[in-house]
Amino acid sequence: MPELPEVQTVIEYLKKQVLNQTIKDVKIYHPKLLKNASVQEFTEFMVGEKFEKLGRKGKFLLFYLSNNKSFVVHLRMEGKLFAQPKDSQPNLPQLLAEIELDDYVLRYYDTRKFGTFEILNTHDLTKLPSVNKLAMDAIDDDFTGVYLYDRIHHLKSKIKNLLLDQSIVAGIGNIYVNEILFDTNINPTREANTLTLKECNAIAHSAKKILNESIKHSGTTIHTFKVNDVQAGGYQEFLQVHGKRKKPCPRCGQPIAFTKVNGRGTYYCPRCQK
DNA sequence: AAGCGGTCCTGTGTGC
DNA sequence: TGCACACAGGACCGCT
Repeated sequence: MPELPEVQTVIEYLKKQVLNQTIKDVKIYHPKLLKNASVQEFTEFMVGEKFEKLGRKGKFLLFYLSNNKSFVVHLRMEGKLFAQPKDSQPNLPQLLAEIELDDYVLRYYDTRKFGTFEILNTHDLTKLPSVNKLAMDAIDDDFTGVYLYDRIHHLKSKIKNLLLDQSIVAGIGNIYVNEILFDTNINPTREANTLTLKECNAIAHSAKKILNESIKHSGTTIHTFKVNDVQAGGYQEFLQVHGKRKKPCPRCGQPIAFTKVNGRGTYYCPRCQK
């Protein structure tokens, strides 16, 4: 669930608590969380290091540690990373990992256990395949209509699927792709080779507008997105079509349609989006 | 190469 | 009421 704005919100919040904190201890309650290390390897890698810098690429959270090490987290659908007081009670059934710091314990919760932790012995994250295969962020200046057109105009895939492909543009998930395609009047099932450069320009522009606006409002709350137990996600109020099945289209009043595109819930206005 | 379907998970919602 | 099942979806894998 968390997409670029939600991950950005989490990173901004964590910066205030974990920067310059030293890792005292690590507890892993669900070893499958670790994508490229055993529990022992992970613990030895982490303990004693300090959080020097935090960042984000696409939907990945990037933690730059001392000694040129990196720690990379992906929340997938339900992952939550909270810096909580050391004496606080964790929500045990969902607790998959704890990273004990000087003043906080960084707790990872994930009901569906889809999230991942990765470690890397350098700050050069291009060395990590999962991060290296990402394209630029959708809010980057170099995500332009010309770039998008070049990447997709020869493809037959539906435009919605391509905007969800993180190797074409990073950070867009199912909620925002529905919003972006509504905003640009483009039907989610349009084949990419029918899109004009003008439409690609509109998509790039709209993606930046919608994602930046959502970041301003601390992301979107759908189901369970929270930051430190406080409901985040003011952008929820601004969603035009996502989750609005049968509600009137904000532009023309026609009921919003719901269908599946590649298995993903897809909301759109059949009259506006051609 | 491109594109599609299955898989990982479990809490929630729906229908009989 | 209680049960069974569909659904939610990001990334990855394997097949065509």
